[in-house]
Amino acid sequence: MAASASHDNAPLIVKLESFLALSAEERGALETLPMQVQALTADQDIVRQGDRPVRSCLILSGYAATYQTTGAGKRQIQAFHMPGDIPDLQSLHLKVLDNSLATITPCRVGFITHDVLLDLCRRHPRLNDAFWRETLVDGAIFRTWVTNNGQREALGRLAHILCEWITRLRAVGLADGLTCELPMTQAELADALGVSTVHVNRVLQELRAKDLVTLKGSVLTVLDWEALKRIADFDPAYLHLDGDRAAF
Amino acid sequence: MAASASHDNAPLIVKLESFLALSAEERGALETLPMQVQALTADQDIVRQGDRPVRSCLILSGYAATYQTTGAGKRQIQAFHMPGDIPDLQSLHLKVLDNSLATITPCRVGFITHDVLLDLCRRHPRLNDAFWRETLVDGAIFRTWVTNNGQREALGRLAHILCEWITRLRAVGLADGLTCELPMTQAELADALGVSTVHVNRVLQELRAKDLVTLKGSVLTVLDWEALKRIADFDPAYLHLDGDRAAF
DNA sequence: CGACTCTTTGAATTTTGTCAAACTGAGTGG
DNA sequence: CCACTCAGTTTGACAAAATTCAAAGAGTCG
Repeated sequence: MAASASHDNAPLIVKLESFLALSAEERGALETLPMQVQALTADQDIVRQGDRPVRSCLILSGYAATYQTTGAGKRQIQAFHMPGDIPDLQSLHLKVLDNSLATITPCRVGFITHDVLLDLCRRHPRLNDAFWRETLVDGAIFRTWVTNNGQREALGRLAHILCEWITRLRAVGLADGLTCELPMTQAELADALGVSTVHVNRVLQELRAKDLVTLKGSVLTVLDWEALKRIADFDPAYLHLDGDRAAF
Repeated sequence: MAASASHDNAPLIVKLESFLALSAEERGALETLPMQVQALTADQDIVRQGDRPVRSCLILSGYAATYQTTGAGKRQIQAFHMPGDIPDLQSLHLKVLDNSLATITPCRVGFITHDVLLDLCRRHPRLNDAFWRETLVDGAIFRTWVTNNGQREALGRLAHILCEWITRLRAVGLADGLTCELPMTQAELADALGVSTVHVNRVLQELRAKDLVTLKGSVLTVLDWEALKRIADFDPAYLHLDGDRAAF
């Protein structure tokens, strides 16, 4: 049940090390972080709006999404998550969750109690700052989604989210050149972009017709990165990938 | 030039005390926080996208906005700020700014260097957590804007931002019942909501026609809070106003 | 008063949504 | 191995929401 294998949270350590040289103690503390590992199927809620969780969730493998539901029954996806992410880290200091978190593919996740995290932050101030920083990058991504969904038409909007997705995957070593997994359905992309499913389909075909991307099954390949970036008006600065993995 | 008057950063202390009982030392540290106070005119940039600031900005009086500009020359306002806010607190841990910050009315602001803030966080772990929490609430607001702008039509969208605005003002004691200042122009609201100025005007008139609000000059009065809340589908949970000031 | 910016209005256009149905492809069970 | 199912994708026609453009009022401040 309880586990603390170093290979399990490797994606998190990779992420932290990209902007912070971990000391032996810091690395050791992270590698032996007690967490409860659990295997989840696709389309399963992990935590829900209104919950008061006592632990946060580290994604070890698979993909997930943060979402909110409106009174009218519509769903907005606010973020997509990948291995190494802690999608509900904010619950460490915000008691009541204002959004839900669900898997979009089968996932292995590690639950780490807030007690453990707070203790880790107290003992290792640089890890405190690193976790804080992680939540700040999340905030920067939310901000950019506001801009993306507010100011760009559907075509640029979709292109932007594709640019962001592959860039983030590359940063944790999960993309192969200009090819990566794209686990979300068109309906999920629609709920993230604030457009209808039908319209996502139309603009996706426009991207294909312009020979910018291919998307077969759940495999995305970018055929012309510079052109896609231009249409998306994509500037990766907001992802704050200070390290070597920033460059394309 | 350098100042540290207790009345200056009172709004910040009010905000922190709403969810944290400050000790004498913590309060003292905050009240004597060395900051450089500056008076700014309206529509003036405070910091810009791409900057690498060595200080953050506490709003003492007046109103400001965070924004991003797209390659197509469009502007998305990502947040409105009021006294007590530290709109660029994230620059404490994110080196390069991914957005700009500008006044929308004349403002008095206090600049606090990152050195000073980091030292304060080191000496007072509870203040570290409180500042972290502040940035998490900012993140929750960004998320909710994604939902608001993505899933609601213009009428609900405008209603929602009005509900949020007056609720936040009440929380820092800057609203008088259901009346408050609304310093932004319709063009600024448009850039925040991701709609055209003309359309903001039209839906605003719809809110007036339904006798939900009045807006004369820059004074907003909510005539029917429950009805406005319903149209906005507004649930203030995401503002995380744990204290007494949460209730309407 | 005059020079602003900000708000308001109307008409034509564009983008996007809705609805309904057909198609595709990956399992599943007979 | 072949229907069958089911989720996901694609298509077309029509409707609704919002944009654009252009111009006219209203307020505010020197």
